[in-house]
Formats: sequence, C-alpha cells, structure tokens
Amino acid sequence: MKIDPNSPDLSAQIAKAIRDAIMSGDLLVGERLPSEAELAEQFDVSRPTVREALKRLGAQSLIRTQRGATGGAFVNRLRFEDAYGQQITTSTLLLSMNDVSFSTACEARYALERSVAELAAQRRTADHLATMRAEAHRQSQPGLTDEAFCASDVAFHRALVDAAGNPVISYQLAGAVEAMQPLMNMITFSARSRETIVGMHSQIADALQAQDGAGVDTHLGALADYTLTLAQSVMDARDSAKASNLTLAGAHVAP
Amino acid sequence: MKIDPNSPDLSAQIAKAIRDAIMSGDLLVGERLPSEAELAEQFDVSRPTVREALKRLGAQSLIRTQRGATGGAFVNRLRFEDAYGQQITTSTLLLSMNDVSFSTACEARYALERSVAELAAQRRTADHLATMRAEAHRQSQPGLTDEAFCASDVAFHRALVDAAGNPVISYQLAGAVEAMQPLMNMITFSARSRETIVGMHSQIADALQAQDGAGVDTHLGALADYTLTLAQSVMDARDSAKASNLTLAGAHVAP
DNA sequence: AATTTTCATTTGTCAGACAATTAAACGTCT
DNA sequence: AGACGTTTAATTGTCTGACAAATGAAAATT
Repeated sequence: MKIDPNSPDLSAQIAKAIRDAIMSGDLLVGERLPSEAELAEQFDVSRPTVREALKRLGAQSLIRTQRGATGGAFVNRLRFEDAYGQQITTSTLLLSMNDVSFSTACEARYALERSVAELAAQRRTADHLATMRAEAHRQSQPGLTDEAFCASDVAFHRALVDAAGNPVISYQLAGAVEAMQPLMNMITFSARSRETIVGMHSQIADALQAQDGAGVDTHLGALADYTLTLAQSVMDARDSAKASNLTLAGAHVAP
Repeated sequence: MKIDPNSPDLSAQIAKAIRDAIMSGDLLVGERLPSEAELAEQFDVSRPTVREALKRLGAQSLIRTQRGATGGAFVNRLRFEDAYGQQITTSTLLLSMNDVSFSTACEARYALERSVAELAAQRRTADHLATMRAEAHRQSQPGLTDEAFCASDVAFHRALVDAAGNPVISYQLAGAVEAMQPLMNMITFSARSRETIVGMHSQIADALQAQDGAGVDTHLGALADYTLTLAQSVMDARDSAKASNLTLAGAHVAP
C-alpha cells in the first residue's frame, strides 16, 4: 500500500498499511516485520515516524517488539485475555463520555447476559458453581465496602458468563459487565438491598446447578428489574436535591 | 504517577499514566494536555518518547491532536461510531488468530443476537423494518456474489440489532455480527440455501413487524441452526478432501 | 474599523548519534 | 572435538537538535 507523503499523518498511514497487511493475511502470526530501518526505507520516511506507527500497532496489541540481534517487531497472536482489558477500557469510557443513562447500560448488560442462561446451564462445571457460591457468600459478609461488594458482584457474573464455555461470548460480555462497575460504584447499598441481591444470586446459582436455563433467565430478569429500581431510587434522591440524571458522566474508576 | 526511567518501555508507561488520568477523571473530555515539550520536561524524557506515548493514546482514540498556536493534544470524546471500527477489527482478529471454530463463533453471535429480540420487537420503527425488507429483497436477487450476499446479511442483522434502540447493545453486537463476515465469506451459498435464508429473514421481519418478540427469537434460533448445518456440510466436504477443521484461521477480509 | 502582515506556539518530520540487549560467530582452552 | 568465554553485528530504545507546516494572536497598515 502506498502512502501520501504530503499528508501530516504519515505514521497513521503506515500503521494502517501494516494493519491491513495483518488483517488480509499478508503478514501471519509470529512473522517478523522488517526492521525499523528497513521500513523507513521502504516507506521513504524517517525511523521516528516508523516507530510512531509501530507504537500505534503495539497499543492495539497487533505487534510486539523485541530487542537484540534477532529482535524486531512480530505479529502478535491477539489473545482473548489481552483483548478483555481494551474492551473494558473502551466500554467504560464510552459509557462515561456519552452520558449513557444507568437504565440504558443496565438494560444492555442484562439483556446480553440473559442470552447465556441456557448455554451456561447446560455446561456449567463445579468450578463455576463454586466461584459463584463463594462470591455470593462474600457478598453476605457485613463490613464489606461498596467497592468490594461491586467487585464481587462482577466476579459472580463473570463466572456465570464463563460457564457458557464460549470464549467469544466471554469476551463480548466482559465489556458489558465490567463497564457497569464504575456506575454501580455510585450506588450505596443498604444492608437490606444487599440481602436481596445475594438472595437473587443464590437463586441464580441454584437454577444453574439444576441446569435450569429458564430459571437462570427468570432470576436474571428479576435481578435486572431490582437493580433498575434501586438505581431509580438513588436517582430520585439526587433529583430532590439537585436536578441531574444518573449517568456515568461523573463516574470514574476508583483510584 | 511516577515512571521508572530504567525500564525500556518509557512511552508505554507515560501512555498508561495519561490513560489513567483520563479514566479517573483527572483529565476531562476536551481538556488540553500539556504540550509535547512540557510533557517531556514533566516526565523527564525526550520529545520523541512523549510523541510515541501520544500516538499510542491516539491509536485508541483517547486523544486527538491539532497543530498550530492553540493546538496540542486534547482528550477525545470517544464516540460509539469510533469504537465500532476497533471492536470489529479486534473481534475479527481474535477469531482468525485463535482458531475459533465456526460453530463457536456462530453460537456466540446468535446467542447474543437473540437477546435483543424482545427489545427490538417492542421498539422497531418503520425505518428498521424498511431496511430489513430491502436487504432481504436484495438477497433474493440472482447474480449476487457471495460477498455481496454476506454484506447484505450483515446489514440485515445490524438493522435488527439497532431496532432495539440501545446504543450499548448495538456497540457490543457490532463486533459479534461483523466479525462473522470473513467466516461466512468462506461459504459458497447455493441458490437453494440462499432461498432458505431469505425466507427466514422474511419471517424474522414479519415477527418484528408484529412486535412478536418470541417469534423473532424462535426464527433467529432456526436461522442459527440452519447456518450451523450449512457450515457443517461445507466442513464435511473439506474433510473428505483434506483433514482440516473449519476455523477462521485461514479466513481474511476481502482485499 | 477592516484588512494584511508578522510572529510566536505547537505539532509533524527528519537526521544522526549513542546505549542496551541479544544471539550468532569466533577463539580459546581442555 | 567439545565446552566455554569473548567479540561482534544487528536491532530496538532513547536522546539531541533541527526545520517545515499549520494556526491563531498580535501588530502594522490602509
């Protein structure tokens, strides 16, 4: 692919050219790219420009670099674990930067999560159930901070999603589930509401253990409704003090 | 945040520091970062190193840069449209680089897509229905290439997903739906199989028009089963010639 | 007052240099 | 010959300094 040397985004063009080569299969996983000096010559640019292009690709985990005699830039095998982090970062920022309402985010999360109910019920292992039971138990401990409660909630739901045994689903839902956490962190849970949530979690785990997909779906739906109600009451309390919708605009990750 | 000047990944550390500042809300959308020279002084590194860090952030659409007197790097409002592209790129590469089987990807796609059936049925507008009808009609035209058929298929399903009227769901599903396209492109559709698919699409559109969420779900399930069957037959045909599973390992985007 | 010119600031790019790392090639000793 | 240390070449990581291009603000001019 040719680049336009008069455009002031040479490194972006070069990054795109290499990215396209990876996507099209011209560059295979593990293959070594030409050295920075060679790339600079090929694209007729300087080495810093090439390096900026490579850093762009590195930020997307498309390549990794290695120093030394046999070093260079190599096409990286994109792993699900690597992609999780990016997916969560992007999802979180999308919610907070676009004034997505709690109800919209919550609706998306539970709608997507309910889609795994049947598969998870069929395939759940003892491990998944043990994790879910352990997290539910942790959530019932008094003295747990709201942040820790939310983190445990995320762990519970991730175990449920992973129980479906489909890495593609786990990846897609990681963003939806984890991106909700900063939003959930804005809610202070009363002891009573925690009790209700833990009870629902137990029902979900029970249904999953019984391999009752419809039951998992039903209880997830109930949890979705309850979460929305809870958020609504928080929102009403804020509205009475000051007119403001509960969005993620002011929500940020814990320091 | 401090950085370790002895580690050979200064630009990655600086990018992380700035990224964390954005995620935590220390840097707000639209806010201008210090100039490259100032950042270089703050982090005690050279300007090229700062630039590499900024390019990393630019690759994730976290910042945008502007030349000139009042220019600089600004925290970018991450838009859903911007994130779609990255999501699709990442999803596509994940499938092709991890030997994800057609059945796994297909299962994920339809499981997630079925989760919008109820919402889409409730909220679909005339626009969504018109798009779906138009795409179904296009798919019935003879002489359509396999690539064009698949592209139309994607457009049909995106309209269905968008009908749910939830941008978070649309974003999450963009990856799942579009990433399947290179895989679907490996299948040659017979006139008969195209006819079957178009028929199912019509049934889905009918159910959506009637706001029958359960019907949409049922027909999507049938389409999922049929697609799997179709892929299975392609796989069997290949296996008879040469032992190889049908994965996305050899699938790539059209040139 | 409006318009043009100048200027300072900032990013984009380049050239050259050196340090750090790494593996291969080479020599040396047993 | 083989094991072990040394040198060397290749490559990325970083720095310094420089200039071009764009851009808005300030200054000068009409």
